[in-house]
Amino acid sequence: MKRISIKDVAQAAGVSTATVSNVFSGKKPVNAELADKVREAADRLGYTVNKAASQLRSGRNSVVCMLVPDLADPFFTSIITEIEHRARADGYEIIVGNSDDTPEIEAGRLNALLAWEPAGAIVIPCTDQLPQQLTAKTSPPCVLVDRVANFGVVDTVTIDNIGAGESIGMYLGKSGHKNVLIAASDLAIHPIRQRADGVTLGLKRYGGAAKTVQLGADPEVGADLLSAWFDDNTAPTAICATTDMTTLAVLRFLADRQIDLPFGVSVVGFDDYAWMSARRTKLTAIRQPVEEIAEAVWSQLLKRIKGESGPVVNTVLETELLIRDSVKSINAHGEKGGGGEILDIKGALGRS
Amino acid sequence: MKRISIKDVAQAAGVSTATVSNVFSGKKPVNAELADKVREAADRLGYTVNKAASQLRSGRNSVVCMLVPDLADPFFTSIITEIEHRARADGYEIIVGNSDDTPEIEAGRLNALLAWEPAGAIVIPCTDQLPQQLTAKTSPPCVLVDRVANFGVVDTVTIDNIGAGESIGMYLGKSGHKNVLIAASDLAIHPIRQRADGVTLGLKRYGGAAKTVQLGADPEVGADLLSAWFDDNTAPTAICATTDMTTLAVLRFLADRQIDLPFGVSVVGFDDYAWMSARRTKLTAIRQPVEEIAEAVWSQLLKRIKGESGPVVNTVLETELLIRDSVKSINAHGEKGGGGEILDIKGALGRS
DNA sequence: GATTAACAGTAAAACGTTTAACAGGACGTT
DNA sequence: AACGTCCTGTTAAACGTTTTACTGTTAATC
Repeated sequence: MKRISIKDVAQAAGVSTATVSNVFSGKKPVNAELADKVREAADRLGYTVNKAASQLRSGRNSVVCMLVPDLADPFFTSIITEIEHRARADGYEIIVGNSDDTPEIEAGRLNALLAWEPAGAIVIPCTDQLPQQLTAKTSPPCVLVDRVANFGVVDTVTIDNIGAGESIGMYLGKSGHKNVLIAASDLAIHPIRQRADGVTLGLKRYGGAAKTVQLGADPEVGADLLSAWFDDNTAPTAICATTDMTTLAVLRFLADRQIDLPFGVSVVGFDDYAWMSARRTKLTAIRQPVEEIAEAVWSQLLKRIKGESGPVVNTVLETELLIRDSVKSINAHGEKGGGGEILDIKGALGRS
Repeated sequence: MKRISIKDVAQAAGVSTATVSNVFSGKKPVNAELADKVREAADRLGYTVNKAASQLRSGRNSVVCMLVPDLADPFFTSIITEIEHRARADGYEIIVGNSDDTPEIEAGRLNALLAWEPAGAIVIPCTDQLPQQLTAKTSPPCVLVDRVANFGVVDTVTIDNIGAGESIGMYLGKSGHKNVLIAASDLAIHPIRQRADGVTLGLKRYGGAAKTVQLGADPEVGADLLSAWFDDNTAPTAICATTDMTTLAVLRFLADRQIDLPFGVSVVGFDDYAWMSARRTKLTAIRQPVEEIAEAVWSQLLKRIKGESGPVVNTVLETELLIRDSVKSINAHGEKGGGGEILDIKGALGRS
């Protein structure tokens, strides 16, 4: 069965193909009665405009591509979901790609996605290295998110990683923890390094110190690595995670050893998902402002798509420390820690 | 800056556009030396083939679209991830869409996706109703997954929902539970109904009975609904969930009430994610064979794309009951329950 | 009532690719 | 030597749309 084209509709409605095109694109006004006739014919024949032909001729494309390191990571998918909603509202569609956290695959996927000549690109890079396709002159407007090391080259949206770490460090310090373990995923990633540095910084103000261990991206492997670390080192009074996956690794390790929260050890998680508060001891954790990130990304990209050519914009958003029940106050001078308390640090609006 | 086309490459390499096309598509053999010259020219100019033009002319498309009810649901994203890997290996790309669990949005997204004339479609419908675009003669080959009610109309891949429920019911029954609450998401969804029926069936064999409550798709709302249910009813000795989201709702409810697992109440979860075993009491749960689902979907779709026209195939896969620590044995006649036990039921290969 | 201007529609070119039809050379067979 | 066949390459048409340039028609202005 032959595909029905704009010509078939034009013939059926007794008009030219240009008129049919105008009816659907709204580029030029067309007589209401005629437009109805066209639409009626199109419905009857089951016509839909062919995207490929449309974009070939017009050079415009209503598709935006998005590349993330891992489609199974809830942080990335939550961002995708939020951006998709906004994109749809503005008449754009999202193609997603998965770079599997591997630079070579990232480059390949990016090429595949760019072959569609999308209106824009949103990329969460898998390394500190910025893919060079995106700096080419033929590249569509692009916004980099989350894993960003090179500012000033291209538009970015990130959180205040140092600030996030700092608020964790200060809270733990204030609660009397002097000996903290930072469960980092991979310190080769710039923002992770910053989060860890922030924790150390915050802790230092209260006379505490931190050690760091790298757990990778897989929670099961991470739990084993953490277990090995505990075998070789003196136990800290608190552990803080730097990503959702390391949070999971920490929790799994504690479950395996049957260590209770917060009595056996205090824990601060990173990111805030439903499963973190669906437990007996609800997790104190950093909440990344996913909606605001998505909003910032989309509005910036949309501006660029519309042709705004100002200087590079690097948006940095603040996080929030959600104080719940997984940190024990071990303050010698009796300062009360735990639930409900408001922590007054820039970038860390505590709430229970 | 003008986009560089096949013509520019042809000119630079001193050949015809047809030869350049053949070099990249491999449709016809071309002299090795000449091919190198073409590739060199293409690299130098930064040429990539324009997908839109390519698919317009050839009518072929290496893109497959995928529509799911919720991009934030880990069950759906895990399936997407697995399918994406397989598709990439075969040279296809995936466009994903989010139907927001709403039939109208689903129809709209489906139209948008089909406008790309994809090689195939993979849909997890949001209701029992099968979108009529997919039954149209112009529709590309399509495989329906998970939420399927109408078999025999189009290719499908589902799990044995009744069997999954049955293995939960039998395990609980065998463990002495006579009074079970089924935490269903939405009984209007056929597979959910089947899972619930299966539980009842399995339980009945041991003289147990089940009540059912509907919690919806949001875990927080679900926890509140469950809380209300407990206020109005006599407490069951066990609760079983029918989806990942209801598992979360149950856990959240129990956390809010500070009810301990498995002593306060026994729980069987649905789906198996890292957070389910990163807790003091690891969750006994049904594991859906995500990789096998993806494999079945992709191989079936690929066959159809290649033109295989046999009768409709409805693949049904078996699940596995992972027996861990969240179900207490309350057997009067002293039968041992709990970890490590092998349960010998069709479709439920127990493992610890 | 003549001259513009605005409007609504059409014909045909153009987008960048693939491919059918064709051309010419090398080679093998009669 | 004539013919057919294979091989490698080219020319040009086609895919379904958008858009430019153009044609009437009607309304507005002097």
